Amino acid sequence: MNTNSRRITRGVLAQQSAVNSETIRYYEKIELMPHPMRSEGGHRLYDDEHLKRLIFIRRCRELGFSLEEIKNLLGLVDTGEYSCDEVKLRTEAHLKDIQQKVRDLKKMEGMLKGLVAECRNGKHSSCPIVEALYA
Amino acid sequence: MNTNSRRITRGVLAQQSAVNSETIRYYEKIELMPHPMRSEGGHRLYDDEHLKRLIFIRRCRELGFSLEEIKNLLGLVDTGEYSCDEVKLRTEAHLKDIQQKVRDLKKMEGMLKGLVAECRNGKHSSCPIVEALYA
DNA sequence: TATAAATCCTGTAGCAACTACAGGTTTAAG
DNA sequence: CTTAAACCTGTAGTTGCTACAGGATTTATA
Repeated sequence: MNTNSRRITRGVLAQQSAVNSETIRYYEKIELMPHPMRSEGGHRLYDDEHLKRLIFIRRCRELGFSLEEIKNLLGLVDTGEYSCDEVKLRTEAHLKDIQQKVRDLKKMEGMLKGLVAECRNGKHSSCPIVEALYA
Repeated sequence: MNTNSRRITRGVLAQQSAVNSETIRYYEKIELMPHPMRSEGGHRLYDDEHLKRLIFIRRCRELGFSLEEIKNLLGLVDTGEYSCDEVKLRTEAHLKDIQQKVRDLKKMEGMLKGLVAECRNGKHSSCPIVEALYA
C-alpha cells in the first residue's frame, strides 16, 4: 500500500481535517502531533497517519475532551497496547463531567427563566432582575 | 444612614462576597469594580456599595454571564436610568446562549453514551471507541 | 524563464477569567 | 515593640486556540 507516500502541506491537512492550520502548528508545539518531515525549504510535509491522528483529535474535541485528556488517550493508542477497559473508563469519567455541566447549565437556565418570568408579570415598577441580583 | 461609613479591607470583602481576593484586584484592573479609597499606608478600603456590586457580579457569573456582559449590565445600572426592557432583553439573549450550550452538551452526552454502550456489548475484540474515533 | 501570488516559516502577543507567585510594606495583636 | 498576618505591586502561568509581523519558499501564470 502506497497511500502513505502521499505528502500534503499544512494547508491541505487543515482542509482535510477541518482543523485550523495555525492550530495544527500549535498541536505540534504542545507535542500532541508529532513533528512531520520537512521539504528542502523547510515546509512541513504530512502523511495519512497525521491526518488520521488529527481527525481523532478533532472528534475528541467535539466530544468535549480536553487536550490533556486527548493526550492521554493518544498515549494509550500510541503504545498499541491500550486496553478497552481503560479507554472505556476514561470515556465514562468524561461523560460524568459532561452530565455535571448539563446539570449546572440547567440550573442556570431555570433561574434565568424565573427572572425573565417575573418581568413578564409587569407587577414591578423598576426592574426585578436588577433587584433580585443587586439587592 | 451611616452604613456607608463601614470600611472593610480586601480580605474581608472577599469573605463577605465569596469572591477570591485576587479576583477583586483583577476586577478593579479591568474596570469592573471602581478604585476604592486607600488607607494612609496604601491599603484598599471598601464600603457597602462595593460589597453590593461585587455580590451582583458573583451572582451574574453564577448565572453564566461573561464579564463583558456584566460590565454592560452594570453600565445600565450605573446610569440609574436602565430600562427593565433592556435588562430583560439581555437576560433573554443570555438564556438562549445557555440553552444552546445545553443542547450541545446533550449531543455530546448522547454520542459518548453510544460509544460506552458499544463497549458493554463486548462484541468487539479491540476497542470500539478508538475504532470509531480513530478510523 | 521571470515574476507575481499564494502559501509557508518563526516567534510572539492576544483572547477569557482568573490564579499564583516573589519580594517588599503596612497593619493588628500580643 | 516585636512579630505575624494581611496587604502592596507587577508579572507569569493556566487552556485552547487565533492573529499578527516580517520574511522565505513554492506554485501558477505570462
